[in-house]
Amino acid sequence: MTTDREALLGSTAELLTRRPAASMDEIAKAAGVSRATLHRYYAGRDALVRALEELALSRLDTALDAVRPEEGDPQDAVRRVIAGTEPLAGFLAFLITENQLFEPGRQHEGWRRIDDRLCALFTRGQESGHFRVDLTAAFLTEALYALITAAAWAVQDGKVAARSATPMTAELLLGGALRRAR
Amino acid sequence: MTTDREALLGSTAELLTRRPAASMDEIAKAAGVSRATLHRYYAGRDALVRALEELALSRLDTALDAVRPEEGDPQDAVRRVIAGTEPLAGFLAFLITENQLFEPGRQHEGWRRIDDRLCALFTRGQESGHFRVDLTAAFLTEALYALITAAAWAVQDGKVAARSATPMTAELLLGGALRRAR
Amino acid sequence: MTTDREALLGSTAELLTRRPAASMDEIAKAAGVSRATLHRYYAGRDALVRALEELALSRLDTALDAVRPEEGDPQDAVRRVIAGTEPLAGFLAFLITENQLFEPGRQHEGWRRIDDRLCALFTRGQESGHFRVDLTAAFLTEALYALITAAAWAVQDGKVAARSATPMTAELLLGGALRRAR
Amino acid sequence: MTTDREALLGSTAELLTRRPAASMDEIAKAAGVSRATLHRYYAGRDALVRALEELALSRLDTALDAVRPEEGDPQDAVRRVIAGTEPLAGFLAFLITENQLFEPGRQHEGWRRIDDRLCALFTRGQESGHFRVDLTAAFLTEALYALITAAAWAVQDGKVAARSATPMTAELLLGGALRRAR
DNA sequence: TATGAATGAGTCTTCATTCAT
DNA sequence: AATGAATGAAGACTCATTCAT
Repeated sequence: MTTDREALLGSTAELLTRRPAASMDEIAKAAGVSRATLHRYYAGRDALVRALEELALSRLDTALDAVRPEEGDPQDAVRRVIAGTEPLAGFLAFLITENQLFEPGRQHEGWRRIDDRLCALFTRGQESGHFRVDLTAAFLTEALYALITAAAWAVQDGKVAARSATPMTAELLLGGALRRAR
Repeated sequence: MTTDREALLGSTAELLTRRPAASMDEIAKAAGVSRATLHRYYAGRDALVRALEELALSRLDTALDAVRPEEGDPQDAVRRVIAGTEPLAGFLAFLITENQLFEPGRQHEGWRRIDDRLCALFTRGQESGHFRVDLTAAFLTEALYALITAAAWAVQDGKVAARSATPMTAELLLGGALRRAR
Repeated sequence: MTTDREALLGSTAELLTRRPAASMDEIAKAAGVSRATLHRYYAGRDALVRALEELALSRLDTALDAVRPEEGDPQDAVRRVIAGTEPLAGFLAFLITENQLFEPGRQHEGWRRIDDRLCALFTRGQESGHFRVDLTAAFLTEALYALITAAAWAVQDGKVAARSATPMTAELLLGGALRRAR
Repeated sequence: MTTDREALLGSTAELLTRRPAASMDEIAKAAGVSRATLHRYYAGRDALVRALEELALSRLDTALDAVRPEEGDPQDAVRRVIAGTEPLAGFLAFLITENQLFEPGRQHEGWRRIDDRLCALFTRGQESGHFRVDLTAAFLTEALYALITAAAWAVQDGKVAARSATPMTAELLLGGALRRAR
């Protein structure tokens, strides 16, 4: 069944996010199977990482589908995106780390799709006059990734309360740190 | 002289920032020496990484000293900090990755010092009424790290113009993405 | 089963006795396994040598148990000890070499136990009036080790007939080289 | 001058006797020179060991010349040999260890000369009726080496008083451990 | 001549992967 | 299908040796 494989990917994602250099042995132990079995499920480390990427990207895609960034007020859409992807921060961190750790040239196609959807959201906000235009949409997209990931890490390190992570991320991204002039 | 060691650390930092999983062989080649010589300078990979941490932290410290975050208008101070640490984004990325890699308990003391200085800056801004208080200083500190690093990566990937990285980072952190209501 | 590990230790003992400086590669080849497998059984060279020490000491202990040096006429007891430990001369040589190699402080406890039993035998012989008292028991113990080892080496080098090694060792230790005055 | 080289060989002999696997670095440090200088004196480790062998053998030769094993009562001759070679026990141990440690086939010619002189002494003693004939001369020679070396080690380990080493060695070799029947 | 620095060669150890059960 | 055992390949580390000063 696919369930076993998904569970395995899940524990692997959690582990690799914390320890990007984890060995197959550690991955297998975290999944509760033997190394040989791990190799039966996924032929080699690369295949496993590739599959994990697929899973993470598809989860992100699904999450985006659910919050419909293409619709409604851009500001609200950004909030929905942050709230919707926040549970996937682990996967996101994994994707970023993995992409950063190894040759930066190799960009997974699925990643570009997500990139595009978010970038489009920010562009839409700029065109509708809601968002500043001196911050490029591409930059805002990268910032979104970075802030979601950083928030998740901060929560994990006990530096930020779990409940505040999402709202603070949204507030910072949208409104910045400065107190609004009334 | 100490110059040799510093040059070695420099090239290593550059390499490890791009390829955190680089082998000793790659590090040695990047430094233009043999593996054996590399081992002469730093006994083992751990010692090398440790030394690199020291260097990165000391550079950050020096950079902070230069921009004096403790003085003047908090908003300007944040801009100075971003401008001052932006050239060290590579080191910062290295430190973050490295800190993420190891168990969260093992936190280098020097890191905490930098953390504290930045956190104090945001706290000062909040107390002076310049910064919002619904975003905790700790969160803003983490966000600062994340944005500087993300901006540097985005520049490296060609997604953001090198010249815009610093101002956009500062603008986002301070003012957010929303267009100011006049 | 434990048999595999014992067989491995056996071949290792034989090799290390002949070539104390043998590399892990040679040890693995002598055991008929790959280096990696050797490392699976014993983590590192130290662990292997340590285990070999254990084995050698336990074999010696067993051999001593079998010949009961504490019982009967001391002279006969010495003969039994020599006859009983002669097949373990290789192990004995290994132990001596190994003990000589390391700093004298680090003395394995098991070794002291064997030392004590033999020393006690000589002391008993002196107290019963059978052995000379101008040769200390400690010296006789060391001499026993040295002679057994030397005899084994001499046999290996073809200088002494295998059958004569044990009796000659016993005769020399007990009676010396001088012809008895009648 | 030759003095420097001899002093170097002396400290090397002492070290190698205790630590047959000592590195060139240790040897150099023990001699108080740099590794490079050590290499200037002796081209390579082999050359050094070879030279050490030469020195040890020549010292042994000289010592034997001085005590004239070919002359006088064989029993007295053996005592003189033991007394005369006892200061060279370190060298002797080095020679034995070295010969044992590496391929046993390669027997230095000078060693055979010494072997022959000692073997001849025991043979002479047997022919003159002083020594037992059931202990072969070759065996007695090996036993002599072993006992001298063991005695030196025992002294070094504090198990035997330095003053007793020589007489006990001689007594055991000649008279054995048994109390003489009157 | 003496030495700090550099290195090629070799050993130890680990890892991802395969095999036999 | 699952796994303990085995291993080839690769990385880390050390050592004897050479080089430049």
